[in-house]
Amino acid sequence: MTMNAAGGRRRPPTIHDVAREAGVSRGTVSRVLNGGHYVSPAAQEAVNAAIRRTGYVVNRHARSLITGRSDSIGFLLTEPQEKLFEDPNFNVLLRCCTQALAAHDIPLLLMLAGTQDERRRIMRYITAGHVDGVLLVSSHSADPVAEQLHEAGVPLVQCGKPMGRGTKVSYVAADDRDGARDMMRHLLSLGRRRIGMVNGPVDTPGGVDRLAGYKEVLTEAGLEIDERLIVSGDWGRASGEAGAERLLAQAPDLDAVFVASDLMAQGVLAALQRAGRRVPQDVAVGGFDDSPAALASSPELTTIRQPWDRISAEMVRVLLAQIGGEDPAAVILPTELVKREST
Amino acid sequence: MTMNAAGGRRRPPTIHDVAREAGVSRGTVSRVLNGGHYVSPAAQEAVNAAIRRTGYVVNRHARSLITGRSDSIGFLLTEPQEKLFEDPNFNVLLRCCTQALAAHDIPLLLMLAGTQDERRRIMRYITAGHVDGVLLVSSHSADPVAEQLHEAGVPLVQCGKPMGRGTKVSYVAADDRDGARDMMRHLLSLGRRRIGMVNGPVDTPGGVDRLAGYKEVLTEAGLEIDERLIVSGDWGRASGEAGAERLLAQAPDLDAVFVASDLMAQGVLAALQRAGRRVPQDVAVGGFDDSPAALASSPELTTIRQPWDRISAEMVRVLLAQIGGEDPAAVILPTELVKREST
DNA sequence: TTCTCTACTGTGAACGCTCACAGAAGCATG
DNA sequence: CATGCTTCTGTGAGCGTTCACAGTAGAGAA
Repeated sequence: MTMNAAGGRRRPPTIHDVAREAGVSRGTVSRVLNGGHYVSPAAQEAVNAAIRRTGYVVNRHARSLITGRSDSIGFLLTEPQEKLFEDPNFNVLLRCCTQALAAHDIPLLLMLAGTQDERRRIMRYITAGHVDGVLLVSSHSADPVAEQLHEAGVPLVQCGKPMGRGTKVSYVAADDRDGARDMMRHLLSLGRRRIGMVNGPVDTPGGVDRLAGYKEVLTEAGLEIDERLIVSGDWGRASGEAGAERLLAQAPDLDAVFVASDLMAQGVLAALQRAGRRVPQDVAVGGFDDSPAALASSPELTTIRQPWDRISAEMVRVLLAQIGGEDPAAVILPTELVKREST
Repeated sequence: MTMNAAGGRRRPPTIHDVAREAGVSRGTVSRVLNGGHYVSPAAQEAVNAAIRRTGYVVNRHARSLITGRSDSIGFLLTEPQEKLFEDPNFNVLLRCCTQALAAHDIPLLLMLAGTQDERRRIMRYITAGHVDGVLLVSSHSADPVAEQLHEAGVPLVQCGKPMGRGTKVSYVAADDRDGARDMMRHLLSLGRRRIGMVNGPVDTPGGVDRLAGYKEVLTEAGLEIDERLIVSGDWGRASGEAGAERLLAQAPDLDAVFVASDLMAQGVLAALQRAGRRVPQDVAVGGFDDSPAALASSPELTTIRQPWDRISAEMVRVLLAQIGGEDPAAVILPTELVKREST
């Protein structure tokens, strides 16, 4: 009735067809497919030729059935999706991870766990072994999902440092604290002394570490820390605007602002402009992320680049190693100061 | 040696375990799993209870091996990824499609075909039957990939109207032309008569149709079409800024601008502001998309909403229908005018 | 020659599921 | 009582792989 539904897709060749074509056995073809150990060069060649001739592609389902591996991995995103999907960082990460996995011929399954229902469904899916491992992005500091997966024995790598102490979950993160230090030293080197900070939420690792870097450099320069110079936003543009207004009210004499995300920095620029402060002449502004927003704003933002390509590559590397039996690992990658017009 | 790699993941229960637990045969369990036809209520209940007790989850690989279906679908993105990933429309679409599929318990595989190599790899993967169908996003009007997949008999739905005439590929798109008409009528109703347009590329269906709507309404209102009032960008913010500058030079007397994307509209707002024109008093600005950018700009943009949630839901519906054996279909969805501060 | 070792190859048995088929039970009809 | 029909259930086969094992051939050593 429905048939194959797809007009004329014919039955694809199996390992059996290849074996016949090459004049060898299934076993030999399988060995060639899996690294070619213990196969004579002649057989090797014959099999490869037969594969080319038949257009054979391995049936992953059959393979998975017996190996127990799925040869695919999940990219799991928990919580506020609307927000995260607007976050350019997230998009870059997703893209880079997909590409890094593609290099290993591993498909990426996108899993969004917004509601509790979705969450349950996805946890069942994962723990049933339908993916070999999970790349986890969780905004949310104290997300229990990481622990749950870890306890279920699912190989897992988290993006960003987890807040919880003592967990043995792998993670890969940029060196937020050092990035903050770089930016602060840069601002100091420009002669600025009244440096404000628009931080992210302080219940996130990013918020904690960037603030720590800020304070550390001030202290090391012999400047005192003025709490009126510090406010927090939610990483979004609007909160940056609001933060800058508060800052201007509390400390009108500021001559620089270190903003913990480029998106918030855009808001800060808008607020400063409205207040009649010139950037960078009156107030220097430094961002964080080096997202497209940094180039889109005027003046273009000096910012700290998060090495998303390296972060994703490392996440994939660590995850595959873990699937291969190695222990969880933590990787911190260096950031880079990108100087542009705003400082 | 490596074992299961994952500490203590134990062998998951199979259909056999469930059958034993429920005191029925494998066949009966399978029938319950697949719709429950020809199963007595008693058996039905016993099986469901056993599934709950054992925590059974179907092994999709085993199922796929015999059904020939993979029960997963691919989300394929061809070309300029950097650009597309910055495009909020694309992100919303990806999110909505993932959710729409999740409702059917179908995982989404993200496939990025940037380079020729990736393209070949992905085509092989798809045509080998590793996905049941493909949701295609192609910026690029004359992309051969749609035709290739269609010819290979792969169920396929494209997002946005394809340019090529005569192809029988399914697609789902917003009614660009009607959206443009709505915006133009709105601008006319405000008394504006010198209305400029910053269009997208005219070799894309969106560019063609939005321009057609623009011209149609002007003609219908008895106004003549002034080519100096029409420029094209590339959907991006920067090109909107440039476009507005050209427009101001060519037709300084304009009193409104219809911009074919919100991102470009942001640029237009910036250019107008720099030129000392007040929005909306001197010049009214209308965007297109209703992306987050529309709310982030000041003044907030009046724009045409693309119903991304409905578009993705329809794409999924049409694709699943096609996989089920139905014929390709084309769906055009209505847009909606969202009035905000910029008009 | 005979034995051992290495390099290679083929074979049957799984993996967990679905599907076709054969049957059993219940009930109405001839 | 046989016959048909419907509704339900169990059974074997097989999907395309990999894996363990058994086996072969050839080289070198005794």
